[in-house]
Amino acid sequence: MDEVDSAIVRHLQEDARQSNREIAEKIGIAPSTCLERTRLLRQRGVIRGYHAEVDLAALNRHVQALVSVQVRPLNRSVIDSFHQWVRHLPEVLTVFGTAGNDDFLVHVAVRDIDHLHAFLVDKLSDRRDIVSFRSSIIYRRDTNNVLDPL
Amino acid sequence: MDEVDSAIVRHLQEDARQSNREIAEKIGIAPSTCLERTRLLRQRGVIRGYHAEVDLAALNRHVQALVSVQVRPLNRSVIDSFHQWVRHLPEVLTVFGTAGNDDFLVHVAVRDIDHLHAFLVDKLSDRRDIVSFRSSIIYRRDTNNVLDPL
DNA sequence: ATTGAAATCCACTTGTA
DNA sequence: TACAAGTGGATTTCAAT
Repeated sequence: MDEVDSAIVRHLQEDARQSNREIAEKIGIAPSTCLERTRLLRQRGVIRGYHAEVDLAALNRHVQALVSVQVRPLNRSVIDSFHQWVRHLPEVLTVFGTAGNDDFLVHVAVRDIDHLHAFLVDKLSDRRDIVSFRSSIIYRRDTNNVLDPL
Repeated sequence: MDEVDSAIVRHLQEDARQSNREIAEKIGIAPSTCLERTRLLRQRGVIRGYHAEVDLAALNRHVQALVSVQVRPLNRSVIDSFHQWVRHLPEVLTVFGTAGNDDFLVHVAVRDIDHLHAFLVDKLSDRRDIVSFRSSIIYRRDTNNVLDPL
């Protein structure tokens, strides 16, 4: 991870579909060098993938919420099974397994308030290992798509 | 947003760097059609961008936390200024503006526990509009990179 | 709006230092 | 490890439907 690698990573975070030549020119290296570096970054797992960012409203997901969840008993089997279950629900964007008062924080995006309610009472409430949950509507969200090394 | 558009969006969420021909073939349309559809999706804002996903550990960010923040007084000026300030800090991945007990939830990724502490006491504590904050370490995080319309 | 073909551009491989 | 040149393949444009 030298300066060249960092620059490649930065440019690919900004726009993953720009051409290899373009990135090479911006950095000031040969296109073949840039391509090889990029391949290694991908292979080493520094770059985990390339994804289109989609407008949630265009996917009929006008309401977002953060749902904090407590599960019991607190053992690996319960924690892992809840985590795997919740992360594959179609409403779920991100699952955080956390320390502190809550065991999980789940970021969901649904069609409207009614569907949020349905998600909570029909899906979450059905699980016996969930002790309690509390949800907060999200008014606004901003994500830093390009992160530099610290 | 018909079936073809949805398919394009799905494939680009899965791998934003696969070729246009590849996507066209998987869907069963002409490459030129696929290209035009993709351009329109981008132009209409359905697709907001293409970003490389990077391993946080490779960026020297081994510790993640969720920081819930209360600000006062609760007016637009205070809320907006905090939101804009915090979202541009290098440690911050995502800012959620929420309803409920907490006004903001901030997802941060830092080098280690010491840097988390430094972030909290040196940066957050400096702001007069912050009434209180509470942070939870993140043990695990899973993100759904491909979302279907509801 | 979709397509097929032409032209331009790019990725990938090979060879060399 | 980096670069330069060559080839196969992709993107892009455009005329026609």
